[in-house]
Amino acid sequence: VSRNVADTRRRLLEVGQLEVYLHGFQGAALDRILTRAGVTKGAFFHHFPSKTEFGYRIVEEVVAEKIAAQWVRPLQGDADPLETIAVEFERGAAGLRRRRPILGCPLNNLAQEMNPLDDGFRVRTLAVFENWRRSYEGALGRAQARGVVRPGLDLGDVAHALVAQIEGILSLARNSQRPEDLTIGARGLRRSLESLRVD
Amino acid sequence: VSRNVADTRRRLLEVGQLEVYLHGFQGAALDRILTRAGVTKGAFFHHFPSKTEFGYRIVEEVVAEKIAAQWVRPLQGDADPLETIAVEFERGAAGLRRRRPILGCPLNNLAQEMNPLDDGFRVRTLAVFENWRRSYEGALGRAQARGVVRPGLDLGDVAHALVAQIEGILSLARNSQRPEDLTIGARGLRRSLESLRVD
Amino acid sequence: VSRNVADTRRRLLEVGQLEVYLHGFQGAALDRILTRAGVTKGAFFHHFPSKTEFGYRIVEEVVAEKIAAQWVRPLQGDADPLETIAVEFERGAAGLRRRRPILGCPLNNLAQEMNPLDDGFRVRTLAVFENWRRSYEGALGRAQARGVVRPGLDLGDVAHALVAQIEGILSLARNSQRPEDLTIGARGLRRSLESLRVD
Amino acid sequence: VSRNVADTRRRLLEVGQLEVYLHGFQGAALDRILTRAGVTKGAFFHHFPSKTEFGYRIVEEVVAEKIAAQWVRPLQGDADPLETIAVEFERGAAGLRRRRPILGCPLNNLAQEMNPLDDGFRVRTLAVFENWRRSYEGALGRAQARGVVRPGLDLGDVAHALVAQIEGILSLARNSQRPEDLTIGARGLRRSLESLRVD
DNA sequence: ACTAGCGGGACGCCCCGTTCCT
DNA sequence: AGGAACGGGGCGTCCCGCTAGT
Repeated sequence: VSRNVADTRRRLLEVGQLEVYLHGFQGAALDRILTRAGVTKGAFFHHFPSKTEFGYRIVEEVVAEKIAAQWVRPLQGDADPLETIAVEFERGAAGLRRRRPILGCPLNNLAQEMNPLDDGFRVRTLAVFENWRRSYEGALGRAQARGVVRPGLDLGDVAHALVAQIEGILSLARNSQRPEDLTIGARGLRRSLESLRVD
Repeated sequence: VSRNVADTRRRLLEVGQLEVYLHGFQGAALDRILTRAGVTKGAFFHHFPSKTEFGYRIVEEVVAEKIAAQWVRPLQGDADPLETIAVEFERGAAGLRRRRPILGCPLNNLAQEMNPLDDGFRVRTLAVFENWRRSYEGALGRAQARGVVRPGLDLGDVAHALVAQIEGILSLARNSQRPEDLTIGARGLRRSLESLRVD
Repeated sequence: VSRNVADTRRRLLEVGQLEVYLHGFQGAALDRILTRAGVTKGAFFHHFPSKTEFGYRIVEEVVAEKIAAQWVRPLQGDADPLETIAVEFERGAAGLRRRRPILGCPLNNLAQEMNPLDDGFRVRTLAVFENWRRSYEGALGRAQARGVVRPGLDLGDVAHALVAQIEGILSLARNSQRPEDLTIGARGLRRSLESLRVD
Repeated sequence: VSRNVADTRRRLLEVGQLEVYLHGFQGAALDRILTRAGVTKGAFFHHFPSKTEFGYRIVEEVVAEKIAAQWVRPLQGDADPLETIAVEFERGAAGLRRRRPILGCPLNNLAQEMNPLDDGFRVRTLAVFENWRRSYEGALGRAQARGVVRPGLDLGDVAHALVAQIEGILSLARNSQRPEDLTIGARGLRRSLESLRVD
């Protein structure tokens, strides 16, 4: 048994995120997490004071990173954001299709379940969503300045709509468990993105 | 307290739907439902063989009806569907804004939670979603024939995208608990709808 | 398995009182009580909402009755209370001696442990103590009127002192686990009682 | 924070005694003791092999000293023991009244809880009680020799009765949490003491 | 035929005293 | 001496049968 501190903590967070992704936060059983992570209850409660705080750390340290890696960092350069967003969606969709069941967006799933019940989750997931939305707004603004995106758009609204559309598509795919709904959704997202481009 | 059999069953379903809407299916406690409905456990299990089957009946008899009332039936006439959808969304958003917390779409919430875990929920919620999507597809087709909607669109894709956008907007509002996100989303939905109209 | 309601409840209370008598309230394990009573957790929590409320019912329904049977009811007639108290103490001491460990007074044990921590226990045990003390005060008053007990005594103080002495003796015997301390204590109690008698 | 080894040990014992006084031995949490003492778990188990042995040391090194200071040493001179005991009781009662909740006698509390369960506590607390009782017996004997205390008394019985009365009064006060019960008890104790004096 | 509610038992999270590696 | 890891047990909750009675 490893006694490496950071390892145990990290393993718990990653196994926990997967459990929550699969069963929801309330449905996630600590016992299952512990078995899967090969960690005992004592170790868990040494690192985290409660299941709820553990959930907060999952948002802050695991889910936030996943969102940043998929939706924020690819837009940091000056590549065409409209194309980048579409490509990243398709890359993500390909990942989702690869395993059953289709699980959708870990951030949205968790937020849907817990935000109306618990403010701690609400403020943490909201920070991640805002980071995402602002990164879209910023990238679209820079592209607008370069003459790629049409002028005269409220980019805050546009960024919100894109995030909404992406989350909506992933929701419907999770609901239907049909891979083709990801493909249909990708086409719809591209249409929305292209409608923003200067002709 | 009514002794009418159908009444008891109906009351259970409606109280149950509200409980599930508030706490999720796994988080919904039978005891709370029974207390609120003024029904005993014996009566419950006389009407429904298990909590899971009870959940199925909630989808089939309560949630399906709510979706039909809000999104399907308003499109059955020959009014402009683009306007009708926008108006119905705004009417629904006004209802959501009225109470805290903002709870979003009962169908999507339940499907998000249960569909990856249980096929019984998946097939039932999927039928409701398909009914919704097909009603959009049909109404848009009729409007296209009347020259209201642009030709050359894949209406199946468009209907899917509209449902996705609506569910995405409601998700984000549930997540953020900010009423203004409903307003922002309504503007975004109108923009999407108007982009379908012949110029 | 019996499904007699009153039986199950009564058995739980009696087994629970014994457990608390042996291990204290905090040290009493519900699982041990359940095993010994042959009752499952579901049944327990059907009858009592929590361990704490269960403890309250033990005080009200079991301990109060034991105190009344030993210290209150024997004084209800017009026999000489000084002799009656001494005799009842000796009868009780004989019972305590019969089993190891020597456990002392169930009321005092529980009150000692819980009263500073929980007002619910405090008010309930206090009511039992007050009933006891007042019954002594009343019986001594009637005996005073008959010329058995010396005049000029504050009978409230005297009753308090007798209860204190009894509880003190039982405490010391529980502490030492020496049966002879009950005998020594009985002699001391008789001396105190006789000092109240008219010469 | 002192790095002195004896200091750490002493601080643990004193904080531990207070914790046990407040919550009982079984209810005393090591984590709370450690936090309050500013000591780590490693250090604790370096000084004491287990919680139980720690409890034994609390009895031997802290509680025994408190009892000696209040009840034994004041009687070592040749002052009137009847008066001295009454005065010391009143001094102690004044201390108890000062803080809420009223906590009673640390020795008796601990003995009540643990003696029937664990012989290690029994023998150690019993030694303290015996020391107390013998000091009363000795002081009363010397006072008897000086003609202050009535002849013809079994001083072993009397000493036992006095300790019992004191512990009984403190028990009742802890149970009721009423400061006036200390005052009533003090009057009762004085009456018992004066009944021992030569007229 | 239907209601009433007791009883069953598995599992949930959390906390505890203790061990052992550093 | 420091602190991560250990694992068993605590109470409470849950969904669900099943017996009795109306």
